[in-house]
Amino acid sequence: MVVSMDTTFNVDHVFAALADATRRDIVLRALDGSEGVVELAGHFQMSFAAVQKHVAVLERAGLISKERSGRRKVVRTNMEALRLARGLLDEYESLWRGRIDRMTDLITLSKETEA
Amino acid sequence: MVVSMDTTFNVDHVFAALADATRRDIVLRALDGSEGVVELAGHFQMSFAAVQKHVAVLERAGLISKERSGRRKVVRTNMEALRLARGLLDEYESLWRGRIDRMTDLITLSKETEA
DNA sequence: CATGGATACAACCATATGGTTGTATCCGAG
DNA sequence: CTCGGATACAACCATATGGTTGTATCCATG
Repeated sequence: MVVSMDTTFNVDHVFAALADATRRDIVLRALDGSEGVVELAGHFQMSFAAVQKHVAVLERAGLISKERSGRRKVVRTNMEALRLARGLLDEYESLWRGRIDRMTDLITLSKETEA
Repeated sequence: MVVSMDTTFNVDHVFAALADATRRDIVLRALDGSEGVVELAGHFQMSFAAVQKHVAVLERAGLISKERSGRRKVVRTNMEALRLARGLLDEYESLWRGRIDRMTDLITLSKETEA
């Protein structure tokens, strides 16, 4: 499934990007778009380049973007993308819930049969 | 972050498990727990063993489980885990939204400054 | 316009992932 | 108890990921 937006973005990439604690933390920290990659890297144990790579993954997923600010490039969470990602999860969730709902009685029945 | 449940489950694993279209499809198909791995595999192009591996990933993430049913082992989506996963996403979303909300005026201000 | 801080990128390594084929085990049906 | 269908697992391969260090580029500042 592909959700259209500024930069078309990929469900696989979004979930994959979120499947790492460091990256989820970066998304949080970048919400106010006040830090460059150096500052971000300061919060973690790993090397600067490693953080750069994580940032690249998030960027590829469309979850963050970088913009020049004076001498630095500031990392900012893409709120639009975040909302879209969220909507995406909602879609799946409702799909799932839909099926779950349609199934509830069957399950309840079978549970009672088991007992 | 670790959410306690029947089998303690890992955010990284959950997101990673969802970062693949085949696996998301399996989660859907396994909601009614009517198919074994062979039947599931029938829906995809890849080999049986490949599907088995995907199932294993989902199982490790706690999103599905297998239970014997006669000669077969039936794959069933773990609804509890699904709801927990969903709750997890909600948690993140509210965290994010919280920050976003607290930030809205600042952003609006800066936007106006830009204009 | 030269310097240096910030960023980018390349090469390298270890491990994980996603796929294959092949073989082994398990267990209900007959 | 044997047979065969369903499942499991091992070995292998290609590629991706997450980390490292080192080098190159970029550009605002002084």
